[in-house]
Amino acid sequence: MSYQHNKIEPKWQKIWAKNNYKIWHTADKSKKQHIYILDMFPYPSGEGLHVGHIEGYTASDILSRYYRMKGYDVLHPMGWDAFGLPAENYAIKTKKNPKEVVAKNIKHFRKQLQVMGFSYDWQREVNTTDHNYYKWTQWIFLQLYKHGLAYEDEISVNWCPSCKTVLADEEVVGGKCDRCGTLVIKRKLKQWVLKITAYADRLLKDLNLLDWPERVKTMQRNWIGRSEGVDIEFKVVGHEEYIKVFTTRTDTIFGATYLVLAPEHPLIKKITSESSSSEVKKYIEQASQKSDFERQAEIKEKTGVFTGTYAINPANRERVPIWVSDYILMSYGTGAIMGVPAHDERDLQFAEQFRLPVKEVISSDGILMNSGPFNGVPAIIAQEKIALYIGGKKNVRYKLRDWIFSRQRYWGEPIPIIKCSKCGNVPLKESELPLKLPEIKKYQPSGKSESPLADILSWVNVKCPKCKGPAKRETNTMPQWAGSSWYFLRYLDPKNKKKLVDIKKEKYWMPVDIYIGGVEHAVLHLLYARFWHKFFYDIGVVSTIEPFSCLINQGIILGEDGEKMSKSRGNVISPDDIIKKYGTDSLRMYEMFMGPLSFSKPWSSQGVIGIHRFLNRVWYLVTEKDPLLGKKSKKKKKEEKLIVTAEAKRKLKENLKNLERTRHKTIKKVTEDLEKLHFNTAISSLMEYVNQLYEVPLEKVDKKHLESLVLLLSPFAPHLSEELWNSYLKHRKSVTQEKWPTFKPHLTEEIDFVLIAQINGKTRAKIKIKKGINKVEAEKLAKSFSLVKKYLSKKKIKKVIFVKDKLINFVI
RNA sequence: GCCCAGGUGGCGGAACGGUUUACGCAGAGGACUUAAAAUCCUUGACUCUUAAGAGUUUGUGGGUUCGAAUCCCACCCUGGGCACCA
Repeated sequence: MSYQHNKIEPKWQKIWAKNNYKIWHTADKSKKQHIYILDMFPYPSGEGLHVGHIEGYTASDILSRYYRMKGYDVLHPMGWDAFGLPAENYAIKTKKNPKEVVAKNIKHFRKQLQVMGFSYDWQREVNTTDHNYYKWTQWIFLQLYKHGLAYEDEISVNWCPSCKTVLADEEVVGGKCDRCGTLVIKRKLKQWVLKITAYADRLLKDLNLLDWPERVKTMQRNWIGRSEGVDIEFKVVGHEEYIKVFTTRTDTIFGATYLVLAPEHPLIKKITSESSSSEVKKYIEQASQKSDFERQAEIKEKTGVFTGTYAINPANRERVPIWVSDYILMSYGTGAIMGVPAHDERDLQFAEQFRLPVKEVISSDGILMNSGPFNGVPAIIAQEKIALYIGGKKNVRYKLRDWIFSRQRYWGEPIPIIKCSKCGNVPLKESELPLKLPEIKKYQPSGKSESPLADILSWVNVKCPKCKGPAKRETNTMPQWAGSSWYFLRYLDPKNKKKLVDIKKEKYWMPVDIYIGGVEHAVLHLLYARFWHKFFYDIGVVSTIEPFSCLINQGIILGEDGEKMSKSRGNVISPDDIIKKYGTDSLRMYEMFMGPLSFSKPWSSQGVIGIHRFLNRVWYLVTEKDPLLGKKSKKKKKEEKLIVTAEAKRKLKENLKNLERTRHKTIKKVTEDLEKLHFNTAISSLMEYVNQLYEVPLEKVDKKHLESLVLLLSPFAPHLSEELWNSYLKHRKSVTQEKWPTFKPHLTEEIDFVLIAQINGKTRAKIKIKKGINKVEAEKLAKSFSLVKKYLSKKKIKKVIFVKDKLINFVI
């Protein structure tokens, strides 16, 4: 029969819950060693926790419990990222208020996390939709505004027709809304924008300081997209104007046979010749109606139109035609390029389409040709020289664009700005924060590029703080990412009414030592949070330049069929079902045993049973209830009695002696594996230990083995461990308040080893012998084995390789 | 197309210059049981062989080495990211 997890687990959850989980409260002072272990806080959806959440949260919980036992001051908090579209859309669908929905979901999530036995310091719980919290989100906005990093701009933005709001570039995936999958269209709107580009260089450079997965760093690097190049001006023939282009390939300028402007380029109107003007106008109109997605779909076929005007290539003084094409983006560089069809694939495609000349200027071995005074110069050297020659200006450009920060939705932080027709934008005073989100009945998005807040006249209409004239509040709200860009700081000081965070506390805890979460936040949350953190550093709110020193992405848990879990596939594993059947401890431990944390791996129902079996074995071992007791046949019992021979006695003695070594080895292995986050192998070594303990009769197992085992197991399976520690091993303290077991290094080493005897690298004999024998002895020993002898006979030994305590290899 | 990660039994994985397949799952055989479940014991890559044994095997092909899953080169495949960014 299985141990009764249904009784044990709720029992201990109740005990831990006493005094608001006092047992996990962080001391927050004085300890020399401290560690901040952080989970990416969840979005409390109606679905509840899924197995993927549990994987990351279990890993961080195990580490937290381990470091507490090691005597560290551990900060391990939890909170809720609850503003944003999912809650609002769900509320609209079910005709409820988002506030109610969120409150209900949070309650459910909190309960589930407590059932998982996660050791959070619940005193520090934060909720991004709580006005005591978003007061500080608004405060941050005011600081950004004051420092010129928040500005309004009339720009072409991504608009989701279904969510009826503007989206940030980061929220558009493959031309579709990241939330609902609707095709995103372009719309020109006045929007609040945060100047993340001012931090582009630092965001890029400081990636090198971080212990993060390489792919996440790569993704951020690509997103920031730095390129060094040169701005070059082309004089327009017959006009005063110059067209500025940006290129990273100045060495190819002698091959520039035309220029192309983005359809939105401001100079087009001025320079287009009369005869071409109607055609150009038509083209621009068409282009403006295309979405980014449509533009991308046309990569294969380039479109464009000639302006009828020419410019002068500053390198060779040749006249080159000026074209307009939507393969050039206004948002990158100068919105204009020099077309070098011989050395750029896209330009070549365009040139072929419109029969423009292709002029090769670099030979296959990278030497310049057809380039006037630069013929014969290697391309790498020519870069610099030509830039000088034509008077180009070095410049660094980024793909990263400023962060569009307003949303036309109800469920978000109100932006603390008042709009006055006389005074323009007037920020609220800090003392006026929080600017509370008004409670309203109608919060469906209007679709009119305004938030539903615009209809609450009593809230919108205010006096201008400056001129006292009539004014209106900003009705757009902040995006979901606002609250999550700084929450990890609020945990340090969640009740502080005067400051976002006390700098002393920040100095003590930051940066986060271990941050665990999914890879889906690689460029959104993680980039925004880094941006804000650097800003906080600049204005003296924090002392650290990066928020998360070590990041770990847990892999995705797939369904049993090896496919991604989804309702439509019907392969979703519900944590609740597993807990009911096998208990929280089995679920936690199975997810850790599946494989390395960062791997994606399929679920196995049988695998959970395997872990459950193991926990049962531990239970019977400690409670001394041999499951076979009373079940053995008379015949077998009689047999066992007879078998107690001298040989068996000797073996038992040896086994008991080996157990002590195994105990030390297991402590070492589990400790080291935990530090490296190798949870799966830590569990394997615990299994090996238990297997060995089962090899001697239960009554002969010393209590210290059981104690070490339970202590080592406790971070993984806390409920079972508490029960065994308390009720069977008779300790008063909670097991997690005990000290982590230690090992003696000399006892982790074996006395014997297996000498591998090889001939030409092939293993021919394995000889168990005491460690420390020398080459001569080993050679003699190996040769005494018949198989080795057989292979060595009549052969000449060229060389003998001997590796101490490992192997001997005869080369013949 | 470019960038990143990875290819080891039937499966998840372990080892990361020295016994390939630890640990677990599934499989086979057995014990207990009226029976089933649970539990326990044995077994466990492939090919040839009655067996002893021999040979092959870490995606493929080369190389370095006494010795390679591990290091180097080329290629193939899978997963993920980016994608007209000048």
